[in-house]
Amino acid sequence: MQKPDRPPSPSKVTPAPARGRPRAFDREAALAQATRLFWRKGYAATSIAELTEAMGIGSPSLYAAFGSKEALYAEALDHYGRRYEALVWSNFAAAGTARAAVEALLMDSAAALTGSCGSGDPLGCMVTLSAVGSEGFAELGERVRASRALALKRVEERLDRAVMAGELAASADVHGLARFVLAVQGGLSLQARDGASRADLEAVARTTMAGWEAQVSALRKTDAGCPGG
Amino acid sequence: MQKPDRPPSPSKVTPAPARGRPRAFDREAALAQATRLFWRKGYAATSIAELTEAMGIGSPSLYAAFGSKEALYAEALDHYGRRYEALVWSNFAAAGTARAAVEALLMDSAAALTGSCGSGDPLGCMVTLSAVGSEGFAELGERVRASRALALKRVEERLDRAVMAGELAASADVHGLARFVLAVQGGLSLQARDGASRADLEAVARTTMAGWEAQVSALRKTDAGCPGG
DNA sequence: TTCTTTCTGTATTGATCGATACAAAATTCG
DNA sequence: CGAATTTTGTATCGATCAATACAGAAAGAA
Repeated sequence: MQKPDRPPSPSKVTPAPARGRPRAFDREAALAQATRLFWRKGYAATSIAELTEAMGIGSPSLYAAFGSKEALYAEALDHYGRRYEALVWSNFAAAGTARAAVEALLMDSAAALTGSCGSGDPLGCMVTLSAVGSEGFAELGERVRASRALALKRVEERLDRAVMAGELAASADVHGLARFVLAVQGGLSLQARDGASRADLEAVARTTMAGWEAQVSALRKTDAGCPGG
Repeated sequence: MQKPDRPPSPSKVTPAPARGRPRAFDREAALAQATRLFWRKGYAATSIAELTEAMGIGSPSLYAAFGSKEALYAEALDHYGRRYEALVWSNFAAAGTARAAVEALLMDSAAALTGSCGSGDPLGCMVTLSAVGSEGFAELGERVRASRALALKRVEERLDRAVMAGELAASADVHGLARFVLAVQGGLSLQARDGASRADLEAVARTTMAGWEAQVSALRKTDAGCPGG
């Protein structure tokens, strides 16, 4: 049943050298423009007409190269990860302590999410702020949820290592602490989208880290009680 | 030029006693349904057809009662505030200390945002998660931004009072601390929408408060330095 | 050159979008 | 009762939605 037809496969990165009329646009550049538009407006609110205009191509070229609006969004998510993920996670990964890693994550997020790295990219994180799952597109929604879950897992694993290294108390609530760190980082995206400055978000990061030592010792389950009145 | 015509004013709460055929549906109940739908799917991804079905009315009734999709969303935001705001802010307002106020805000948020108050409401905060401003509707976007700014102002004012009362050091970064608290709360909405449980979010709240004492003393500007290596 | 393949631009497709026209139905006023 | 007023249900409106048909254009292969 294997026929040599393959119209349903959009030519991703042009694996075959060439054949027929060559593509007249830069696929990667067009994808970058589509990513920015999806990032800024969200999936449902972005129309094919807006995409084709931003990408500088006609709709048949869009569908030939990317397949569908949903497939284009999926590739935009991939592109976003390739292009921007390191801005926020490379120093985290390289840090020698969990404290330094978390601080780097938040400080680098403060810079990246406010577009302080130069170009006029949209504000906030495309993945964090994506509501595509709530908009009725389950498959894409599962993708962004998986990305967000991965971020949580990264922090959890780093904190687990810190516990094993003795940096954090074994009684520390690693899950709660990881969720806390990502809650702050998510909040940075929300505030960045509302126009908060890099300095605003760095103040949040500093405030977060100022309480870090309290996490080092332990986290008693509930009432530690503050004896002051 | 004042003619006694008034077709462009949708009958909000039926100020005049009655005249003509009476409305066959409960305006408030229909608004509640519309609110839930907007809350769950967002503005752009919610169609008039979905709204009329959820509200149990025809589209002419919707337009006669609410004016337009944008006006309905604006009323939905008002309804949301009336119906749900107190769940998160009443204990905050009643607390005797800034610490207790923030703790109440976060703990009550953990409960409310996960739908732990009973009904099958959508997860997360409608205002926090609204992207209507990014979707190209500037007027509605300004509304939700104003609501979010109001939340920030509430926390800032409470912390200012705490500084005046001597609960927080005068050197404390009140703006940064307020942004930090709202960043955590915003992160709770994001995690709630991804399915985090009330216990998950309460762990975040506890972790946040565990570091609170570090905020009480002061916030040195930058490097306090962790001497460990 | 001629054939095959692939892309581009124009013009559309059926479906759905937000919003209404219209007449019958339901009420108050005179 | 009949006149005036307002809502309801049906049946749309033009615009836009995501997605394509089609023919001409541009390349390699024969």
